[in-house]
Amino acid sequence: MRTSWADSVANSGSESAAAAAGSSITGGNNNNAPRPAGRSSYVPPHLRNRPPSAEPPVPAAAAAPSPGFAAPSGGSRWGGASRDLGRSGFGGGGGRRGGGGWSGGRMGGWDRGRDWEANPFDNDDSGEQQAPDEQESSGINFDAYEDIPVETSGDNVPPPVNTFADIDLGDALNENIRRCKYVKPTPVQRHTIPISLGGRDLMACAQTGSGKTAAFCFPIISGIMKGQFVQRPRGARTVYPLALILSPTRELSCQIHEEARKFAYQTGVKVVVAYGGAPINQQLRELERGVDILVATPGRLVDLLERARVSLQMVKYLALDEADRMLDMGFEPQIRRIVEQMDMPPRGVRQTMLFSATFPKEIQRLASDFLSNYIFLAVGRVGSSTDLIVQRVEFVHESDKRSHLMDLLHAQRANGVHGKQALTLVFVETKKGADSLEHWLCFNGFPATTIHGDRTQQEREQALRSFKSGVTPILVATDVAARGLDIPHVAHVVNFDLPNDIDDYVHRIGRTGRAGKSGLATAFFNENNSSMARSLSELMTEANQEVPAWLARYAARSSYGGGRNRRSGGGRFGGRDFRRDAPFNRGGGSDYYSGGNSSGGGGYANSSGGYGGGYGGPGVASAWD
DNA sequence: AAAAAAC
Repeated sequence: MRTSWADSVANSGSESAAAAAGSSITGGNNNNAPRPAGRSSYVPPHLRNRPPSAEPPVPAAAAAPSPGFAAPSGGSRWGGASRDLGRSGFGGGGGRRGGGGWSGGRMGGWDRGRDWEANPFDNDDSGEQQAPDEQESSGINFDAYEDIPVETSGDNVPPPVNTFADIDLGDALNENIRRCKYVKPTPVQRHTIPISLGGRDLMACAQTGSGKTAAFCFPIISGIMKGQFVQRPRGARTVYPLALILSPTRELSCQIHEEARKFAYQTGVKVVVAYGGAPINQQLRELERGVDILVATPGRLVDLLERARVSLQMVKYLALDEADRMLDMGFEPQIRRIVEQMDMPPRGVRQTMLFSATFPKEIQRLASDFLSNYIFLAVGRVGSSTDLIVQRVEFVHESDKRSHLMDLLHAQRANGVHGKQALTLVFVETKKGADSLEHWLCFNGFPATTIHGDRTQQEREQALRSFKSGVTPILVATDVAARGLDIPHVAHVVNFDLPNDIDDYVHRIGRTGRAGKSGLATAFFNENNSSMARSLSELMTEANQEVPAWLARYAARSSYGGGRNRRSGGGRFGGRDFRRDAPFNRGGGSDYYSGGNSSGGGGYANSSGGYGGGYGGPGVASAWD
């Protein structure tokens, strides 16, 4: 049985330490070089979380100046074509930057001491041990991932892999995968990793919480480790990341950074995050220490680019998380500027990967500007077939919303484990509305806090921490928290105010039922939301949810609303490849179908999984148009 | 119309 959410939260980090303590080395087949005796993933407790040495690491060229040395081997972690040589410490050391070198410990203890890499798996200070529960420990319920439908289209789609061992990601990365307790790849990882390792561009529809971050981080990290990059230029204080990961909110960028750091631990690949609302100087210092993968929000990145503290000239990998949001009206100009009007290599030269749970066709069209002969991948929603998220819609007049919410919270408190309030995320429309509801809840004895764009970054991060830890188990949020945030153990998402776009609804309810666990989503609907009736009832029907008769009546007499798109795709998927809609309608110059081996007129190459199962049937065709 | 994102 599961322990209570609060206990799980409190202990979620403790197993990592045990994992890190294990010294067994999993079978890597890509490296025959003997491991130095000193190499061990174990870090004694008294050394854990030791702050990095005050002395900055020796920058690459300073460590081994090689004027004019621009041989391809310069920047490779492997020191050139021969990995064995590289691992043994030979191979044109000119490219090595600070950050611990190739695989951490290569140089023995003294090197580690100079630039000690904090163990990201060791952020648990409770010291308590949790009863081992394998399902719980990785945070992912793998059983829920069986039989998820997957659809791919594009030229020459590489076949999916079934295990991490099927792919040569390298010893260090494999070790981190083990520490993360990822026993096997999730569907999005099974498909994405070979595509990405194959150097292909990708547009992927997959719910966050389905292992998306790892799906794009693993190939990037592996590629940087194995890649042979020319010596990066060393302009005054300008840094040249090899990979750029953009996301629409600061908190999401932080989250991606934290995850990526785990995956990159002791690989020598340096991950840095930059976002607004936080002091820039600290971020600048981090950047100066060297950066391979830069995770950023657009505004701060533009600032850094204008200050010439960052150059995108060497970017080999570009990943946009929540890509449909990044390309909507508010963000598109900024993203275009970063991707097309700075010094980033053009599409086809860099490798571009776009991810989101939803991908409206208009946005796909915009996005295709950034991609070259890409593969489209749609992974069915986790829970779509097993109904892990129970969706309810209740008719609540505007004036009754607060008391109705209170009723829900009261009922929930009564059911709470150990008398604790289960985590409840309440979405409202406006920032003012968020503040006012938070005050009202607190006034009425419900421990609540709020997150929205009018709060300081400190307040936002504090609110998130306090919610995650259960100190304030009610979080009132605007759409800033709608996307991507991985908050374990959210039992209930309440759409106090429904959004105006069905895709936003999809992202919001996706904050519960994470990683294959179950969840509840309640929406307050009234006459103000009539434009949502149709798309909402369709979505619920597709997800095998009970649609109240009154909502069906609303839907029947209302026109299509729910935002820019009727639905961005079929029920099981967050979207469908827009190239398949009118494949012969587009003008020349398109690189969508570069001829050759595309297996059908539409470039449709591969499809697998449960079309017959559960639901859909005759209704599918219409939903797919 | 609102939200997000730089100083």
